[in-house]
Amino acid sequence: MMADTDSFTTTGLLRESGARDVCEDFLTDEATVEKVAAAMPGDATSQRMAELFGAMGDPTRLRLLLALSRAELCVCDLSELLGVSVSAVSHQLRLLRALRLVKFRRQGRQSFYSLDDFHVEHLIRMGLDHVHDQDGIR
Amino acid sequence: MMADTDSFTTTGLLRESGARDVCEDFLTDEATVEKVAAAMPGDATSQRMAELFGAMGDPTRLRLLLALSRAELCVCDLSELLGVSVSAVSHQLRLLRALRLVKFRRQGRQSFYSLDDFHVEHLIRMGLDHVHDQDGIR
DNA sequence: TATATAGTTGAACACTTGCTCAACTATTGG
DNA sequence: CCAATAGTTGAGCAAGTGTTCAACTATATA
Repeated sequence: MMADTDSFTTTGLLRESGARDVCEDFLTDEATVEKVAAAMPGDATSQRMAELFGAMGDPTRLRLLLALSRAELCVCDLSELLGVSVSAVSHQLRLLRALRLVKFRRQGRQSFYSLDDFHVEHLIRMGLDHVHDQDGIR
Repeated sequence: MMADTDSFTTTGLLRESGARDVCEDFLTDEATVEKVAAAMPGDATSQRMAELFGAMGDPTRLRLLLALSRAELCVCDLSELLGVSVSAVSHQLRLLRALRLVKFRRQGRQSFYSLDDFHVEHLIRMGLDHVHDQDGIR
């Protein structure tokens, strides 16, 4: 009744010790791959980049940045503008602040936030362009 | 034993029905806020943008894009280059393909992937610039 | 001084996500 | 035709994430 013989005759992934699911050698010409490997940024850099893009990859945070790309605003305004609770806005602004995408100043009991860096504005614009171009094509 | 009186005398968030945690009115001058509201992209657009940035916000996917920004490569090469299983690479490339950040062509039993769009390359470069500038400052 | 306003923060929870594993397709070689 | 190679895909799971809730600080006002 055992499917022993059956499992022998099926697909052949029983050469050594189960599926290995990683390549042991490059397939494309090795010079090219080595060149790419040499040009890859270090782990720290790509990690930081991923954090940057990841921060812009959440709808709430992105909309915060989109709003702040138009004007300096306080937490309460942002909350109402986006229809998100003050607490949620504050949490996300904290994260954006930690990554230095936004800066803030206190005036009385209000906190006014704005974009920290012109790069951020540029990235937002490029994201918009990309999406609009895609829509234009099909 | 009940802390009833105590909860009355603590902070005052019991005006109507518990904490409301959303603003009911704008604080900054309303004209500005209205202008920002009018300039905000629609939900569909910001959703698409968030997907774009989110796709670039994962270290594995970002490194795939970084590699592909240098050369067209097959799945096995990418797997070895990044030290990630073929399966994981394939899953992530599928996602990047769905968002049209990469395209691919089959040649024999290999799938060669490359960046779909020059925008993507530009975004990557800007991310790098942002990170490098930050490092330069402090 | 007491109270309301504006915002921050930690904990908890539901939801998402990236990986692994196993099974599968498709193309090539013996 | 059979087996190996290259890659894809669905299920499942551990880790991560975004929101809510409640408690808190700090500033302004009566």
